[in-house]
Amino acid sequence: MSAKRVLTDRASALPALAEAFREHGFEGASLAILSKATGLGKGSLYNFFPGGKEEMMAAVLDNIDGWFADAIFTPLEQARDPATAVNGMFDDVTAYFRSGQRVCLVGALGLNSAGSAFTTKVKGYFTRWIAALARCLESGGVAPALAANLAEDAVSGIQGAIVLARAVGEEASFLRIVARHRAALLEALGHHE
Amino acid sequence: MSAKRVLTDRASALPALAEAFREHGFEGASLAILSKATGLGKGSLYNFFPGGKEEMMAAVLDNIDGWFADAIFTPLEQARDPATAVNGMFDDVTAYFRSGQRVCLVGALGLNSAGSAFTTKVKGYFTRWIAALARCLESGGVAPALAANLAEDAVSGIQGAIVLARAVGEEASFLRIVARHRAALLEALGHHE
DNA sequence: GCCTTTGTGTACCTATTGGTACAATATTGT
DNA sequence: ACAATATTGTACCAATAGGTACACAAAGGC
Repeated sequence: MSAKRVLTDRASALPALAEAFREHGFEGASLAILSKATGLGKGSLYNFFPGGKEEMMAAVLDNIDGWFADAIFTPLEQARDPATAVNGMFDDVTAYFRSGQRVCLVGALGLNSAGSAFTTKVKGYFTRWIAALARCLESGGVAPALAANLAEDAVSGIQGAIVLARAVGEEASFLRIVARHRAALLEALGHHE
Repeated sequence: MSAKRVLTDRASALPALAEAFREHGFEGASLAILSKATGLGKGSLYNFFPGGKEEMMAAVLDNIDGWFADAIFTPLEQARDPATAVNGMFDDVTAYFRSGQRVCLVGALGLNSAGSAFTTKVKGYFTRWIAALARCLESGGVAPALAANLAEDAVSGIQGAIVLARAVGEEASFLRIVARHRAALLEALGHHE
């Protein structure tokens, strides 16, 4: 049962690691911070993640990607009712990003050179999100070209809303911006159902 | 003439400092990096910026804010022709952010806790940008509430476009997203001229 | 030409960085 | 119970972090 145990503890450390990376960035999250955040000593940390910080971040990214795949991407891709799926996406995303107060780790990684080791994962996350949303819109009768534009606008718009909401320090701006994106997608779906 | 000399050299170091901070973030930009980027030794750096990295970043932010005030905010606020001013803003912003490949230092600062010392400047930058754009739209006949929404969408949308364009590594997505924001603003102006 | 101010390189400081080694301690299957 | 394995804390390491001190070099003004 040892292998399972390792996986379990490693997995249970991921949320704390993710929050620490979100808060301080990849470079700013020192081992001392990560140790305090997880409650694990350096020995345990390097036992679970022999590759050090880089492996920790990689595991965190995989974890995030898995969550989004289950909660966001797959529901969009297999939506029976596109409007309901779009509404669900916005609800989940708003909760996940804590109304814009919580940084999107994947997006933030792309901004500085510290995240250059993870470009493939970062790129995949965004392309899959946009593709899933576009497919959902298409399945609701939206023309492919328009669907691609709307999906790109929505996903990048959510990222921008996070940046702005954190910059001005108010959730309200995130909620306003995201609500307008939601309305735009629903309106596009409404015209073709 | 010494005072002028100091100011001159200090100012001439700001672009290189800004690029280094953009590239590596505040924490990631070590003094060694900053020294190499500016061509100045540690002695000179601390002569010009006795407050260390924090003062360097503060000076860089003031410099950026000054540039935006001159090139973006003021033209928007005093626009004689709103549509021309909006077009000018998008042209200048696209050039400044290098079609989304160049990070917005102000936006990035708001994302991690390292930038918490600069929250006032970060917040001021965004609120002034949005207010200037909204005023420009209003002066073109757009209703105040709509103008505020459109301005918020455009500014946050530009930030999101930078995040996405860097994440997927292609300028094209930045250009597409920004073009749609430009069109939305021009259309709103067009309906009221 | 001198004297003060401004600029610069180098040496140095302590604290912390990411990472390793390893002994001690659970925990495990058998 | 016992041997193997997994986990953990501690000590340690070289490298680098940001920052200071200071001797020295330009460059002024007069």
